[in-house]
Amino acid sequence: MTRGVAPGLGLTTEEGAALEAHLSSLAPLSSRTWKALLALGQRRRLAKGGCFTRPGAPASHFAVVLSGLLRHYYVDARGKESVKAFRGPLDVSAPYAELILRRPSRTYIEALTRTELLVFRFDDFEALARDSVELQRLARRFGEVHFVQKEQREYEFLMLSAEERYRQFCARMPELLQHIPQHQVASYIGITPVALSRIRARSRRP
Amino acid sequence: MTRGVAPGLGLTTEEGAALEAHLSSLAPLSSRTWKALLALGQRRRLAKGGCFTRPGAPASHFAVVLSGLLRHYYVDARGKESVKAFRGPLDVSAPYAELILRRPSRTYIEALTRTELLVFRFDDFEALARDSVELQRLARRFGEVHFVQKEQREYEFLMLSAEERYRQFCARMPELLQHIPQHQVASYIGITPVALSRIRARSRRP
DNA sequence: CGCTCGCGTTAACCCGGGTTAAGAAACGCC
DNA sequence: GGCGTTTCTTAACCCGGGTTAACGCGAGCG
Repeated sequence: MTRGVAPGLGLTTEEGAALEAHLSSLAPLSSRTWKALLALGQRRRLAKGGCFTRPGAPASHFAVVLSGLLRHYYVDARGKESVKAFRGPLDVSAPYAELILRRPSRTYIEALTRTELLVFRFDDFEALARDSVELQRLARRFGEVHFVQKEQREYEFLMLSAEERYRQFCARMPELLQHIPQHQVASYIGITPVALSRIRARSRRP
Repeated sequence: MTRGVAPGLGLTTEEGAALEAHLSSLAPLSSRTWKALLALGQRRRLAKGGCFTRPGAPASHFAVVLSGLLRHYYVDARGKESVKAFRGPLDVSAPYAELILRRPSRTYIEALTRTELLVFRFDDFEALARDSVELQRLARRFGEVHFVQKEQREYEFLMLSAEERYRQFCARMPELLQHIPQHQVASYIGITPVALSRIRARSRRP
């Protein structure tokens, strides 16, 4: 593989091109800005089960997933996990709310499989973006897209039954079903693994 | 009352100053940008029960609440209402997700009391903001703040019981309790009025 | 090979909340 | 002031989902 985009990073041309295309779909970047941005990133590998972020740690970085799969989740006082999100290739992964609020993370971000990340210090991004319309627009777009996702989730919790939420999940993220243990899907839609198993049994053969 | 800020709008100096202070807390604006922005707004009065937005209508405007109280809600096929948000003075109210996606609104925004708004055409804002770092930063900040609110709500649905959500609501928005009928609070926290009444009875006298 | 461990399923029991309905209190509206 | 409407409460009944526990299965590993 050639390494033409950003030699220092070891990003392949394919990776770089896909990433640029994906980010450009949010907001276009001049090639100058794009290069400056990319220069801020650092490649990092996460073993299965490894954590990008854990509660208590200061929220200071965000990352683009190059390959692999991450899950974002909370853990309550009794140890119950609640899955907030999954992130795959080209998705941005971060303790986003905590970065915005400049508070310590309260979420785990954990690799479900071996995962490769392109990691950025948030403050580096902020410094680069300070007077850049392009990057402010990108950051704006990014916030908006994530807002829309959370509002969709709010809609589902307010308006749909657990069974309907499960159907939506299957329809919306069919690829994930292959790679994610079922009890984490249950947690994502806000029910227990037992309840999800019943829902599936019900819809398999009545 | 004096009308020194934006004579054409009929905004009082107090209103203008409070609004500017509030928006500046999100992101600072030069007084030039601030004036240009304000000039885009139109005052509008909503009678109790009047709607700023309803499902099916194109999402084209957002508004700042000058006085009064709004509620945002969905209605499903069987007529069940689900309250998404409340908005009071200085809050921005809009079918935000639909503006972002440029889709027709799917939410009602309705006045709970007589309400005064400062209404903006979204496209006017976009045109003004296109090359303005200040306004892109403001819009970014706005998106981020709303994302954080929705994620907090996701946290509450995933991690808290209905009773805990109710306590949080009371703690977080005590002023609203005076002005909002209880069944709308119930809807906001995702339960029925009957269930909320039981929760209150339980905590009143065990 | 046999072990353990994580995962999914099933069953039994319980409880929170949904549903329906009826009645009481508060609030406009004329 | 009278009257309908909206709001809140309470009760009875039902059901979805939580909890606990037992079992089977496949994967990983010593």
